[in-house]
Amino acid sequence: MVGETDTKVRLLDAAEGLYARDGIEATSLRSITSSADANLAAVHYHFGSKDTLTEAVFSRRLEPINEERLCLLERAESGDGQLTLEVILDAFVGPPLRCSHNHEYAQFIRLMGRMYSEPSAGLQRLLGRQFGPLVERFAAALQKVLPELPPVDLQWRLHFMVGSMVHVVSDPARMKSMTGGLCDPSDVDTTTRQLIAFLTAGFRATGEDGP
Amino acid sequence: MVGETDTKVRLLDAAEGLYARDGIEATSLRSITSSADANLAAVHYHFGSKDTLTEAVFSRRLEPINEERLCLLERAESGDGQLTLEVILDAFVGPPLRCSHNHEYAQFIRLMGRMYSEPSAGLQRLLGRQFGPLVERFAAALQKVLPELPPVDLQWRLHFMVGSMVHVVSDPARMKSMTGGLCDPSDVDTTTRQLIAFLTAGFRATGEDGP
DNA sequence: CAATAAGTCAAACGAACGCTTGAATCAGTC
DNA sequence: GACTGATTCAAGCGTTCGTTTGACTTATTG
Repeated sequence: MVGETDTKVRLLDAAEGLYARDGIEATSLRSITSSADANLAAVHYHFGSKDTLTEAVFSRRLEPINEERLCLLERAESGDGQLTLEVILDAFVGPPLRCSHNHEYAQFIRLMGRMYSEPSAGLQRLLGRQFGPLVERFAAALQKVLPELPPVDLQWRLHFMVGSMVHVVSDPARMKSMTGGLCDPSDVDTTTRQLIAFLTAGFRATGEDGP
Repeated sequence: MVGETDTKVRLLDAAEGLYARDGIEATSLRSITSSADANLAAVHYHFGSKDTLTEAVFSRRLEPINEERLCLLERAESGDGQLTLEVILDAFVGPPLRCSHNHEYAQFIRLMGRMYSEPSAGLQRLLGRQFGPLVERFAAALQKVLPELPPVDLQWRLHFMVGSMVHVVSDPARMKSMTGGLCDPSDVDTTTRQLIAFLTAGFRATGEDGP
C-alpha cells in the first residue's frame, strides 16, 4: 500500500497510451512495463494476464462514462422541462466527447474504435456487458420522444449513431488531415454540435422526403 | 502460368477470410498458407512480405468498389433526371452494402472496420490513397444538391456517414445480437433503406429544430 | 534434349512474444 | 529485531512470429 502513484495505475496508464498509439495486439507487455517503469512480471502479479489488463484498461474509463450517461439521462427524464431528442442524444454522445478535454481520458477515447474491431473474446464480452443495458435504457428514452418511430428503425439509428460517434472520435488526426484541417475533433464543442445536429435530423427522419 | 486456381489468389482469399475472422495482427502467415494449401515461403515469393500481402488483400476489393461508386455517381450526374441527395448517398453506401451478397466480397466487408482501426503505416497510406480523391469527388457532388450547407458541415457529415456505414457492416453478428435479432445487416435491402433514410435526413439538417 | 525461368518445398534463422519462477526487497506487526 | 505478507526483480521457460535460404520440381523455349 503506497501513497505515491501505484504500480497498478502506472501500468493501466502506460497500456492505455500504447494501445491507443499502436493497437492492442501490437503492444507487448515489455513495452508497457518499461513505459510504466515497472517490471515485466508486475502485469501478471497485479492483473493475471495481458487480457485481464486490457479489460481493466477499458472498464476503468468506460464505467464512469456510462454512469454519467445514465445520470444525465435520468436527470433529463425527471427534470421539470420537456424531454427532448437533443437532450437524450447529448446524454449519450456528450460524455465521451467532452472527456476528451480531460487528458486522462483523451488517449482512451481513441481506443474506442479498437474496442469494436478487435475480436478478442474477453473484449467482446466486456462490450456486451457494458453496453447492452445502456442501449436498452437509451432506446426506451428515445422511443418516448419519438413515439411514431417503429422500434426497428430506432434500433438501426441507435447503431448508426454509435458508428458516427466512434468513427470521428477514434482518429482525430485522420479526420483533420482528410478534411484539410476544416474539421478538428479536438474542438469538442464544435464536434458535439455538429454530431448532434446530424443525429437529431437522422432520428427524426420519416419515410417521406423532406419539403 | 497455371490455368487452375492460382496460388496468389488462394493466398489472398485465405488471408481475407482469416483477417476478417481473427484480425490482421492475430493472423499468422502459417495459418494463411496452410489454409491456402500453399507453402509458407509462397507469401514472400508472391508478395514480398506480410504487409504487402495485406495491402493487396485490401486493394483487390477496394478498387472495384470505389470504381463502381464513381461510376454510379457519374451516371447520376449526367443522367436525364434530377440529381438528388438520395442518389448520391446510394452511390456511396450502395456498392459496399450490396456486394455483401457476393460471397467473394462478404468477408471483405467485415474487414472494413479493421482497416480504419489498425494503425499499420502501409494500411493508413493505402486508406488515404484510395479514399482521398473519392470523398473529394462525393463532397463536390453533395455540395451541388445542398448549396446552402456550409462546406465545413458537409465534411463533418461525410465522415459521420462513413462511420455509420462501417460500423454496421463490419460486425453483422454483433448488430443482430445486440438488437435481439431485430436488425439484420445481412438483409442488404433493409440495411440500405434504413441507412439512406437516416443519412438523407442527417445531411438535410439545418440549424433550426424540426417542425 | 539441354537450358532457362517460374514456382514450390522443408528447414532453419534470430527475434519477440506471454508467462513463470524463486530469490530479493520492503512495509508493517508482535 | 525477528517474522510475515505484499511487492519487485532478473532470468529464463517454451512457443510462435516473419523472414531467409538453397535445393527441388515443373513448365517453357531454342
